[in-house]
Amino acid sequence: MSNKKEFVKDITNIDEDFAQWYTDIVLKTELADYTEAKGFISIRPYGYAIWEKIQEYTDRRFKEYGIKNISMPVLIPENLLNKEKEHVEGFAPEVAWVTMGGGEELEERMCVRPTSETIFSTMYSKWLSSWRDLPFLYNQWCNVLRWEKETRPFLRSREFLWQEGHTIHETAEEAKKLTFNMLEVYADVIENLLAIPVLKGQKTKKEQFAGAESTYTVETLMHDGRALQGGTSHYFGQNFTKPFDVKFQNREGEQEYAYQTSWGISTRLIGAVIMAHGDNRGLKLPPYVAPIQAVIVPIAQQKENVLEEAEKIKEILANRFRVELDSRDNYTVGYKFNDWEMKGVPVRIEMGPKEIEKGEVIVTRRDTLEKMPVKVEELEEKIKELMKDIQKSMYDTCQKRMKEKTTIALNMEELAKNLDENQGYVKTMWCGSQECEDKVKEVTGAPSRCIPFEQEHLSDTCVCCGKKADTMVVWGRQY
RNA sequence: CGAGGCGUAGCGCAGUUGGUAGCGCGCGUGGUUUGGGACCAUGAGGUCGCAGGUUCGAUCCCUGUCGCCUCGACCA
Repeated sequence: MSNKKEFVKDITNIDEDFAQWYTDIVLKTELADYTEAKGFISIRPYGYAIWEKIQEYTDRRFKEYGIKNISMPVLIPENLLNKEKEHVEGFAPEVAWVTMGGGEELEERMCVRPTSETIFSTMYSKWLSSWRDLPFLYNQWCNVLRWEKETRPFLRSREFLWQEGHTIHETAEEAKKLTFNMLEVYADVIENLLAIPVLKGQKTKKEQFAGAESTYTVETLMHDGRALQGGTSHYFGQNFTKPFDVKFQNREGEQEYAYQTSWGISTRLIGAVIMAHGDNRGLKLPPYVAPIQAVIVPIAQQKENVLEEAEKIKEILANRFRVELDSRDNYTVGYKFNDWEMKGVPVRIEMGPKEIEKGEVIVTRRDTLEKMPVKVEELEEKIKELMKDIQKSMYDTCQKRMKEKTTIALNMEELAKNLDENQGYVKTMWCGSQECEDKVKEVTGAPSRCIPFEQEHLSDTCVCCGKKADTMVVWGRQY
């Protein structure tokens, strides 16, 4: 039986059943696992390490804008949630309630936070008195709960980790500016750290955050052509500051309600990395976010001084890269190659007696599987170059796919056809009415992704009703 | 929440026309191996999803229940 070419066992083919492939990868690469608590996952060290990289990078960017971290309670009293009408309508159906405490029924039940606009607003109300106090630029890294009916690891689980930034400002202009700044931070994180190109735009009224004045989004496209919302940034105007009485004495001495924003990215981005880059060998992690950037696999490690030399190579690289030496003696070399490829480590370094003799190592990149001998003294420089190369090449691959999977439709037939055949994004003109938006969703199953900032004039009429239209909107099936 | 399917070892599955269970992978130990998923030997691991009922006896038959998966409506 020749299975030499069958490198991947136990992983479903990516193009035959993408959903099953995804689950296989998450479990087998030990990113996460299901728990006894239904709908809740445990993010395992390898997955958590990716989240830490995202946190590190994002948090640094936030701080460049003067944003400070803070912690708010995990429970929110019911009356707070009820203060903003649209907000409660949007979130009430999926919150979990705490009704008992210390063995006694609570006088007022509390929900486990699904998001924290309300509790932030009450505190801002308490802390704000003068225009001189503004702005408040706060963020918290925390977990939230949303009682989802159908769950999938990272993409939709009842609990997820995220950051939620909440700011208030003296003027609408300043708040809007911050909303856009944060959207740019998200675009930067996703494009430059995760190597996934984004489509930037505004959500339609129908798709925007419950209680927001406007919602902006960075949209990403997965291997199978389905869209995934990467991060959102909301401008609230005074929608929350009025009911929560967040006001200040302005420069003219009058009382004025503050202008508010909120914005978030979540562990869902880990799902995006998996689904945007993965292939039939498993995960493919962009070097900048990979917990392990290079793995050293010694060959014939029981012989001579192989392990010793491998340790030296590790020493050379350890200062600059996240590097690991796989000295497990109960697995063969072939097993290790496949294992690390499945785990998506960007670069593998092989070395055995032959290489040691020649003073070199064999370097293999995960994205192209290209193998190359490298002199030990040139290794550090070569790895540095490869990190950059692989990162860029992975981004380019995704961008190419996004271009290929973005089409234009002038009428409903084309729209439905493009979505069925190609998935991806379909650009159309739109009259702006929710009736048409609902109709498209009903007929094609695709919600609007966003109204892109970069507008094009495709035609004069709405894709749905045929009336005059001057807005271009992008549609796509989503995760 | 509507439709279909499945629950037997960590995973994938057999099986008992009713007499309390086995295979493969994985795992432990010892050894031989190691240049693309090694081999031999020897072990550990299951109240057969849960609760009732029928029966001398239920993993198997009946009823209920819970959980999981797939497909449709809602969602970061």
